[in-house]
Amino acid sequence: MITLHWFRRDLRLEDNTALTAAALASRGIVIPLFIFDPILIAPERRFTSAPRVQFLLDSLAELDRNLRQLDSRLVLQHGDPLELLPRLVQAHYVTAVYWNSDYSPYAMRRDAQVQQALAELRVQCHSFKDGVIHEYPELVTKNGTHYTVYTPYARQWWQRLAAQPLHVLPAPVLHLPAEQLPASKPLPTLAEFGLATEQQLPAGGSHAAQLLLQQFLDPQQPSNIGTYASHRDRPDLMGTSRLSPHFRFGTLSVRAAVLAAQHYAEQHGREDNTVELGVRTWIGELAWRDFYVQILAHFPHVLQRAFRPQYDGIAWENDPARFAAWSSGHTGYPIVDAAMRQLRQEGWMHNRARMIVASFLTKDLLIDWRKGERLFMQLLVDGDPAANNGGWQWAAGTGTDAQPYFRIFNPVSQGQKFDPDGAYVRRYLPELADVPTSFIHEPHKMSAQLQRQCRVQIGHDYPLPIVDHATQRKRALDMYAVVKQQR
DNA sequence: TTTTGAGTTGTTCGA
DNA sequence: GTCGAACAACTCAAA
Repeated sequence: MITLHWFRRDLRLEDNTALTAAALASRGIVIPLFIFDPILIAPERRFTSAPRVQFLLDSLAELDRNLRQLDSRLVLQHGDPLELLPRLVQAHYVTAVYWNSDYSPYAMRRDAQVQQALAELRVQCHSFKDGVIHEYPELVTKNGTHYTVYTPYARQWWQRLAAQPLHVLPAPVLHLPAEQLPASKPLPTLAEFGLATEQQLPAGGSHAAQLLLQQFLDPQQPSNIGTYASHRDRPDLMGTSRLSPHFRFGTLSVRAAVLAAQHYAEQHGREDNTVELGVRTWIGELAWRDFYVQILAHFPHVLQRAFRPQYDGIAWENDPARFAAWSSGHTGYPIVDAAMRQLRQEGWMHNRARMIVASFLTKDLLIDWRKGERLFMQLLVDGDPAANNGGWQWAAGTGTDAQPYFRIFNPVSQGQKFDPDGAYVRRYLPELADVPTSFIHEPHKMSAQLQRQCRVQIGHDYPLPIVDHATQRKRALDMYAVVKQQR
């Protein structure tokens, strides 16, 4: 008996549900396969991203190295899985195919087709829950419908987590030697996909993920999971785990991460209540992740339209010059510009900053949230359709959260509150390095003399605000009021 | 079926 | 500077 494990968003050997099942079923006679699907990687595709492909390539290289230590190797193929898998399965007498579930609309459609094609060849497919803690239909309302509000969803998410302790699986034992595996294509470069990036990207692979997790769970670190509840909103403090790309590609198991966090709370929570809160808050972010996965799976229209249909009636202004200024980090609002430049430099942005720039694009520039969603998907190394869409629809007020329409971020006060010393701004906007902290979030208010003193001319070295927040706030309120009348 | 309570992340204004 | 209230109305989930 020979099985095949199809790697997709689970690029690791430890605690990999489907891989372990494949190995158990065949006593380790497993073909480990990854397919470059041109539909997902073609540069012209809406959500394709050079940073993510680079992270993927790093992670695949490491996965191959780790497999070779088990006398196996990764089989790489390019093409349509629907054509490739049946061919491979027949050529190598594979008896069953294993994979971990992917809940995006494209993946669910693809997997259903693959399953049908293989069933015609009398080959069984086995899919497993792996990338989330709880999946639909594990969490449904009393009426059996899926949740659309986070809080009741989260209540049940936690209850179920408490009722069913998590377990992690060791890396499987593999017994199909490398030389007996199907032929493999060499690992491609980014350029071979017609992509390029100059970003200083986070390192891919499960080893890098382990290092990040260790750091985040190190009590000696000034910002770690124990301080997460208060530090997570501070882009200047690096108070988050930065594990998002690893959850995106499965180079870290969510179960292992939650277990490690719970263990930390047991070790260090007794003497310090804030630790307990930090751990709970951090694990709660993974509940949000599950929530949005579930929303996208059952309301796939959110990728095209507002979750709430009445918000499709908003007449966005979509001024191209304003979009360009936002996109390149030249709006004249330092916290917004610092965040957008962080995104362009690092392929990553702090979560608080994501909310600020999203609020600014939609409520201050009156630009369609989908334009921001798309840019994020192109530049973010952690870009995930479910979480990214959920975040943008939340910021635009079109999503699952029935948030008050008047909840509009003030980019100056957000900066003062969450980057109080201006350290985040100065890190990404060197032209403002010498601006006094009292002016760092509104440098245009400095006198000409003060500007000379701190060697920056606002309007020349750094832009004046491209819009007036108070004015735009009122216009946004009007814009959303139109939605109310249409109801 | 009806009722009730509640809803991630905020801002502004006036006392 | 600090604090509390106002900013609306609606939908969801559960009792």
